[in-house]
Amino acid sequence: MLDKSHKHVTCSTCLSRSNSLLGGLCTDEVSNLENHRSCNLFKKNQSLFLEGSFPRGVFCINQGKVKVFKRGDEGKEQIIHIAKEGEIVGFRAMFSEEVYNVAAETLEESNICYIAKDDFLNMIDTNAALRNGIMKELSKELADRASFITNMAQKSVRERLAFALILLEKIYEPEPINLSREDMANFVGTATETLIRLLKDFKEEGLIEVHTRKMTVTNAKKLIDIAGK
Amino acid sequence: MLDKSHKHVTCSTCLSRSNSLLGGLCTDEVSNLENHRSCNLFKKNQSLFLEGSFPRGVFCINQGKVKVFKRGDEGKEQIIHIAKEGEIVGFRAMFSEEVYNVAAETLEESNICYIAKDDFLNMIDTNAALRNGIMKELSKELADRASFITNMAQKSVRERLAFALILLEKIYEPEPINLSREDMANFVGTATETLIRLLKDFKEEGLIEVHTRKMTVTNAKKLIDIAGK
DNA sequence: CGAGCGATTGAAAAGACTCAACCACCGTGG
DNA sequence: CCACGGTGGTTGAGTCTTTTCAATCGCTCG
Repeated sequence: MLDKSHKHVTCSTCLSRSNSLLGGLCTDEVSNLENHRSCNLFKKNQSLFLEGSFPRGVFCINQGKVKVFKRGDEGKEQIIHIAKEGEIVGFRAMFSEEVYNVAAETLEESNICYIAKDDFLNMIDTNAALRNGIMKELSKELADRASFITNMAQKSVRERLAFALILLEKIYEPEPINLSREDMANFVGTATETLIRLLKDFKEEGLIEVHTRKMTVTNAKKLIDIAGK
Repeated sequence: MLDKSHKHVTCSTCLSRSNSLLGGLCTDEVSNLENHRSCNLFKKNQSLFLEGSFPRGVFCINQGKVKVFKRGDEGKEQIIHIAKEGEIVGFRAMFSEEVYNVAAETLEESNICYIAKDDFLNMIDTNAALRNGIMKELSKELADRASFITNMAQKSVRERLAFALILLEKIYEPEPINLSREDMANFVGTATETLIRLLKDFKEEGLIEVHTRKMTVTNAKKLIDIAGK
């Protein structure tokens, strides 16, 4: 599944980079990036950073999936975002001069590059296009989160699950969705038991196909319908 | 309550500006701003912009309160943020090159200045400090919203209301909180009736004092305790 | 003075959560 | 090779929170 040549990944040929925010760099910038990033293979469930810790750099996902989450009072995780290859994780805290207010952890074995804070900020200072890309990205996430909040406040768990499955489908495609029940519940914002019961319903209604951890959407149209606007 | 001299507000003497993101401008920049902004008195419940409309500029609140909200499927509002004097509203959509995904409306009579998109973007391009301030602000809001989502997913309505009252207290201080029951319910993310019942509880527990629309927190410590982390 | 809106209350229903038990699978160590 | 232990998944039952619906109240505005 994972390209074992991860140690030889170079920024210049990295497809994840070219599809990402860093896609618009010029040759010089790429070689500079190349010299300043380190690349590592992360095992499943390995932490990238913890809530409350001090940010030292950003993470570029070359291959794999990362959950970004926050813990509530009782320690229960709320997954805010699931990042996939091409995404950069942890750059928000870079600007806020504060500690991370969320944590990030791999959901599967992942190949992830690391760029130190100063190098990243330098790149942004000297590259207006990149900067604009970042601002655009921040704004988009802000918009996403406004929708997330509204969904959480107003939709039923059934609706939210339908919505989540559509999102997850896009994140995992062309692979099947592959998340523990608990993670999925923490993404939807419900109890694991409730999630399991609803998955069963959806399965019986022919909307999804489930093979233990792995599931695929078989009737996206209907799911979108259930999810609502 | 509202300074009727609003027509004579100038950026150079605007206290709301000096405490805001635009506080660090130099004299030239301020006079430039002065020439490019227009200042208007908004009545209560007047719209600044609608969800789905195209952003043409940003709004600086000189005096007053503005709710930023999104409508769910059934048209019910979810209030995402309540902005007060000194805050700039609507700048996120400026970078995303998309339509507004939220709407904004005054909660009371307000004095609000308007800066056209191009002027605002120019200022940002030529002023690194302002730019950094904006990025910092975007990041902070992103952090806030992660917490908001988590609260919404994991806290009971009672806990969320306690939390909201603490926030509102800070926003309205030194005035009493002044919101319709419906707006408050839409901020907390609950039904109006539920909100009313819980307010009654809090009142009976001696945590707040209520005079129809206006209410004050009398035991913040206990409320914070109820709200949880 | 009447219309109408916001606030309030009560009662019933629904949605979701908790708790407890049970199952299924998998890797480990004897 | 098989028993064991552990983790993650599943199910059922009961409870509680929250919503919904309907009705009432109180006040303000024309």
